[in-house]
Amino acid sequence: MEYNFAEIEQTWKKYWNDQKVYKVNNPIGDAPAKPKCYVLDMFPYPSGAGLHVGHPLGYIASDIYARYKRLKGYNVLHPMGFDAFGLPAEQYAIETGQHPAVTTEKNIARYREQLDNIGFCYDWDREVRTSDPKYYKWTQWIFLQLFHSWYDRKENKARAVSELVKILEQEGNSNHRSPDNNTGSFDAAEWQGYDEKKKREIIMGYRLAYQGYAQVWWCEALGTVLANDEVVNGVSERGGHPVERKNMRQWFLRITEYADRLLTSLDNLDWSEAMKEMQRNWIGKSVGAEVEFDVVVDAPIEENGTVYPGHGTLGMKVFTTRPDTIFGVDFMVLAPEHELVDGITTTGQKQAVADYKQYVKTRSERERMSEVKQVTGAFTGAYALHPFTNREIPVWISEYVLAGYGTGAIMAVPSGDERDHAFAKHFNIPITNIFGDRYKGDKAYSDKTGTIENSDFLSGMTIAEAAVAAIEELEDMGGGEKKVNFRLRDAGFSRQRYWGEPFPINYVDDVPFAVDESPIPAFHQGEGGVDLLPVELPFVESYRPGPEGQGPLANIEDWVNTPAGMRETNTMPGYAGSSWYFLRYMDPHNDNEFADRKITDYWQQVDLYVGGTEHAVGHLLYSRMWTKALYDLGYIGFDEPFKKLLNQGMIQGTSYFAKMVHTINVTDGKENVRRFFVVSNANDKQYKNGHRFEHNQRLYEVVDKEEHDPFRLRNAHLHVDSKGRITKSNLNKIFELYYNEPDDRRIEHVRWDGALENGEEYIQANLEVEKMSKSKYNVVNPDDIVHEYGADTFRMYEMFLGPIDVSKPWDTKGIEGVHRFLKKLWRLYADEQKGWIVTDEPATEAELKGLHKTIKKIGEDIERFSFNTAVSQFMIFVNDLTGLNCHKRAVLEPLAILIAPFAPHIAEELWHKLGNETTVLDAPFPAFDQQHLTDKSIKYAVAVNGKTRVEMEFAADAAQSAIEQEVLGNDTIQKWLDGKPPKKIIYVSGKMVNVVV
RNA sequence: GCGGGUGUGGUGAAAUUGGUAGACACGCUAGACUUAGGAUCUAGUGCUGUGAGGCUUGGGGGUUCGAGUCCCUCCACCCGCACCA
Repeated sequence: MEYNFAEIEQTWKKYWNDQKVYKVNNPIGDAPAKPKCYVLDMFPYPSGAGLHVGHPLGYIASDIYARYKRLKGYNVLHPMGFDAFGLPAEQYAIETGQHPAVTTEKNIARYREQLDNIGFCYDWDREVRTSDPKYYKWTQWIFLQLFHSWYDRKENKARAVSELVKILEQEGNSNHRSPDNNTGSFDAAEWQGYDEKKKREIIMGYRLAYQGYAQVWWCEALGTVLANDEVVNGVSERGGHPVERKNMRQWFLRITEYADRLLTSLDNLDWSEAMKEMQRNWIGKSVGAEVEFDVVVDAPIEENGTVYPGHGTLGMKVFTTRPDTIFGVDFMVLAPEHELVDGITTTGQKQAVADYKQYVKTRSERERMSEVKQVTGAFTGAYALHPFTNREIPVWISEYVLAGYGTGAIMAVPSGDERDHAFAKHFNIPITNIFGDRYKGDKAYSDKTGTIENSDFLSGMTIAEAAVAAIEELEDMGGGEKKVNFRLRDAGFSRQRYWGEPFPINYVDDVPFAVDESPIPAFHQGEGGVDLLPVELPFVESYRPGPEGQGPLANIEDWVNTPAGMRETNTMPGYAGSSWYFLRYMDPHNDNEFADRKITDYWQQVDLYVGGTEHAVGHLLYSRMWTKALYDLGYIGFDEPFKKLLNQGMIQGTSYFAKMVHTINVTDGKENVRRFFVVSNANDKQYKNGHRFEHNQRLYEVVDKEEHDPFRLRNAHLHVDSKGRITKSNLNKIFELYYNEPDDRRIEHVRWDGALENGEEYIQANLEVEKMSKSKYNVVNPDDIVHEYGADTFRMYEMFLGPIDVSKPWDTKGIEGVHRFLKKLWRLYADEQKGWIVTDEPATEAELKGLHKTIKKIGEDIERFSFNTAVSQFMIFVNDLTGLNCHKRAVLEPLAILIAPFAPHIAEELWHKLGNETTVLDAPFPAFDQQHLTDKSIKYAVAVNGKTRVEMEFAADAAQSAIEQEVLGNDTIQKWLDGKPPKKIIYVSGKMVNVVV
């Protein structure tokens, strides 16, 4: 009876499916519920490439944890679904004409098959797909809740817009100014006087999901707007296309209102420090002051129909984190796009400023970022007045000041800030020193220690004291105030795309209305009209963008024009559906609510969330915000979605590069001429990017024109030995196999790098570790591994590779060791000749000790997510049992349960062979008994002043007193101590005693 | 530049509170059984030395009877952010 993994895995896959053993039930009625545990994976976007061996790493870890918790008696929710809306499917549709719904369906089927091969314990009855109308109905519904809400800064929570309207009716907006601060103040009477359109405009300034005009990242190539985190290094994350700023009417989520709460509640989350830090940086809280400078305008200026005051001043607000340096201000800098620039520029400087603005416009975002050190700018001719001294300060514009941060204007303190210092030096602006000796004139003193000098009433104060004093003084004279600034921007929520959730919004007279609050009486349902949802995504034939940057939906006239108004033609971004999916799993088939409150109260937060770090500032931040909003509005009872976050590392691919020294042409019989390369040693890393091999049937085929560069070898590991050598006979074999050409025809051109011991010549190829990806030809498919070794081996090996959170290259060689282990495990239960060999003999003390040590270790390891050491522990135990020739049920039955989370198929097989009827999943995790681990006697090494002298054995239960007696009484030890009593006896780790003389 | 993290054999890595460093596995070497083996089993395998022994957790210093672990300092690498005032 051999370990036939293929048969075993097939059998139990079917059994689990038929018996629905993974079905998870919500607690029914008031019956006492089992303790719950919610274990969640980040659901995948089903791409056309399928899964590679890196993807399941996190899934395996969470699966082990979920199975373990179930054995421990928990009701475990462990669902899976698909993040099915998104750009790639639409791009693919544009290229091939296949509808995204079709390709998505196909990809999901493939993913599902691959996942099923690995034996995960997902309850597929709870599967969600974000592109399913039954799902996105509730995405739209939550959007409506956000649309119908505003953030009350006094109570620090979201509230219904209807409550806001009542407040405005009663007291105007003096107590609740809108977050965008665009509307002036008005009282109750004024509010009553506004028409509906004006009222709605004002309310829009409060909504958590709102429409506004804003500079957004526009990508011409993709024909869409991108979120901040979809723009990387000045180009689109997808495709690397150039992006530019464009002013467009867009939907936004007012995530900035949650900035402080998103920041402070990070402290209570069990996430890695790196992950929290990434979110903190993204939120970017900085505390400082907003200071208003008066800018002298010396002549009336008319610009675009607006007349600016003649002899007078304009207020210009700056944000600074260093109000203590206010007496060191030597110039001001505005962002070139700042609205005041045109108004303050003097006639004489008009041309210079216009030229500079033109220059900035022509510079791509990429140039701007790569040339950070370059100092540029222009003087406006205007002067600001120092709030304390009335000193005249020149006002400049420069691209190093960003329009989007703070007020888009700064007070420059060259003696205290490096960038300001460089600017002052470059334009010869005199520098005021406010740091005494610590500023030496060559570089800014930006440390935050020491005192402020040369600064009127701040002189002699420490930096911290001066900051407080400066703000106090400014507040007294009304020239500024303490201010907290965030880097976080409101999240763009519109995409000019087809394959996403349509907005439940209709325009009437160009005013956006939620579908449930239509001004047309026949369609008015009152807020929360669930019946009107979902607004279904219509079928389209073409995915071409609509006119004027609109999405493809704008092309479908009879969809856009409805009796209830014109539909919004944008769709929601990819993160909409993924922001709340963890809630839907709890109650996936509910047609009346996104999830029943009783049920969400039971499952609560996700106890363990497993996924990659790439979602640090996207998905993870948005879903935290949605959760907080739903909590504020009373729909759920917790305000953080993911209690514990585990980031799995990447499994990288290994690629080979070799240097080409010659190419030859070969005809393949179909009249196609192909060029093949021969290789030499490749050391020049610099060429590796951009030169990749197209492959043909495992031949290294050249597509690049250039020679003598290192090239990527596709599937190289099939033909390259462990030292990176490609042998002559191997190359010959390939040529022979595929092209039926005489060997010498090809190899005569090769410059071989060396010869093996047997005289065979070889070429050296260099190995590089990089991300596993289709385009790098280094993908390993889990299906292949499962086919060759079985799912259990695959699962255990992925865990055995190393700590879960560390990136590591895939290496197929080591998998043999794990496979051997499973075979060894099998042989404890069954013999090739004798068949089933489990006996009913009682276990010996040694066997029980091993068992309980394993129970303890496995439990602890899983609890701290150290799966690699857990696998090792199994290996040790199985080796022990093999050595002890132990085939006893008393040991092997608990072992089958212990290993079930890791290798569920073989465990289930053994469990049933042991005579059990139900699934091993419902077995209780073996109880740990300390009794078996307690040693009867302990060997101690006795050391005097740390130097080991002798080993002594004592009875374990009386070790301490025995040692004292021995150490004090034993002749030998007395001799070491020169007859003196020891100063101190230190007991160390139960194995060593140290005597200090 | 700022922030986070990591440095242990030929390789992946263990070492939970400071207590025999290198568990477990890969690889390698030798052997057994074999027609054969990419099956299985046994022994060896940090470095150095014939040996007893000596040395060893990126480098240097410190605390301690005792340091991979704690403190200081330097170095290297990885990840994230980056003109954020």
